[in-house]
Amino acid sequence: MTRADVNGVTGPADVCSTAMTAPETRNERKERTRRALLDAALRQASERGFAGLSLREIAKQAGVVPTAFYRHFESMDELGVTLVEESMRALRTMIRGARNAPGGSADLIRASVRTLSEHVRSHEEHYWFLVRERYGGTGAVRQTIGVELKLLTGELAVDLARFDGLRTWSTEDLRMLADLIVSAMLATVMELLEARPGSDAEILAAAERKLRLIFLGVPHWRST
Amino acid sequence: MTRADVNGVTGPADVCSTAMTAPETRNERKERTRRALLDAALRQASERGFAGLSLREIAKQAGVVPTAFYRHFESMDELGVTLVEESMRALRTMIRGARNAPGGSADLIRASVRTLSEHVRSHEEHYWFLVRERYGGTGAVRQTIGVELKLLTGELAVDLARFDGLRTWSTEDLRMLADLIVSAMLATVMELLEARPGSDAEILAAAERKLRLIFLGVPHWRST
DNA sequence: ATTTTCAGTGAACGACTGTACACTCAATCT
DNA sequence: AGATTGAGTGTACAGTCGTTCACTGAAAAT
Repeated sequence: MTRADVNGVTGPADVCSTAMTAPETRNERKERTRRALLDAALRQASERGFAGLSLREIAKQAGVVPTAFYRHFESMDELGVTLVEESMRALRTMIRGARNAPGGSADLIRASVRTLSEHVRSHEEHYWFLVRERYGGTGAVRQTIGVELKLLTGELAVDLARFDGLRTWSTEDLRMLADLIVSAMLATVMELLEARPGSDAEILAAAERKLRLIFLGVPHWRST
Repeated sequence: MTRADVNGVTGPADVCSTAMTAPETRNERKERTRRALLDAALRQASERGFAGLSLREIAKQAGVVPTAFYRHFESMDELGVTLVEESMRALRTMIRGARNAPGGSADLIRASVRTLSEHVRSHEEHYWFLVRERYGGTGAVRQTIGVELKLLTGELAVDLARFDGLRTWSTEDLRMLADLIVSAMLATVMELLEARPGSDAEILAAAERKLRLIFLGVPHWRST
């Protein structure tokens, strides 16, 4: 067995196991293996944390011998960087989606929370990875995520400044508000990840109410 | 060298290094070594996470040979359980302190935030451990902390029910409010841990303002 | 048709892990 | 004074880990 069943990633995911194995070009095969390695790594990192990654297990799960790993990544660290970038891109995509979606502020809170939950559900491993490494990680990975999160919080603060009751707020207060919202939503993400998917509705309802409560206070804030 | 300089835990922490090494009873020595092992483990876990603990490094840092570890703990898992219990006890102590401290609600928010920061600063390693394992941990440790945190949130909800504007709130809404407060304070703890100690004042000021904003919304909440 | 390229292979390395066992020797008990 | 206990020691084992190296063989380039 040198070609068949490779990159099957534990399961019957591969089509055409005996018949013609698809006329793949060499680059296509390489890219496919690279993705298999990344997928395996992301799954493992979302379960046991980045520090608990094992090159050998990643390779095994990708259907490849350990040393083949180095044909795609110079070292484990490079894999880590790629993983962080990929997960952050997913997160940014979601934020952008929530920002541009509704237009009318009729029920912006409900729409945003819904966007959040849908994105978390369709990228669970990415979010597990981000949350895990944000708090549990070591050194560079944690800091990178922290910086990026601060950046996103800053963008949120700018967005908030365009709302009716917030136009007169100082940037410092806007930042505080954005911080509060982000930490509440981060806790919501954690709840979603830990809950069995059935109880999404309650979690989202609670998240909505938290945001509503926060914005109830806004008109009565005496800016410093 | 069989006795001198043991349990010094890297540093000039030991008194009487050459002269009479204190008339310690056997149980006292045992307890001292046990503590040295726990301290070393906590420090390492707060830096590299519980999963990154190394029995050999713990023993080395405690000034003891690796196998001596088993005179104090049956396995690494037992050490982990002890660490969780100890850290949770520290956390509960703080919560209780913040609850009983002020009496007059003159500036309860400021007092509570101050209590929080002081306790975090004097138990940094415990808090690092808790935050790390809450999010980054695996299996039993993470779940234990999660359950305990939910319990503390529930207690906070009960406490909140006794305040003026909150007496008519449903338990569900109180729970939501407590959740929001806890997640905001958890984010504050994280900020404190990551910041260099000089910038505590700003972090605490921001934390205060977040709580004030939340409570500004309370009078206008229409309970569901 | 021949040469070149290179993803994937398999053995081997040195360093690390948790744990088991037989040992020493001073504090404690009888 | 003598026997017992038990914290701490040193060696050893089987298992991980990331990484290196020379290799094979089919696809791509000539």
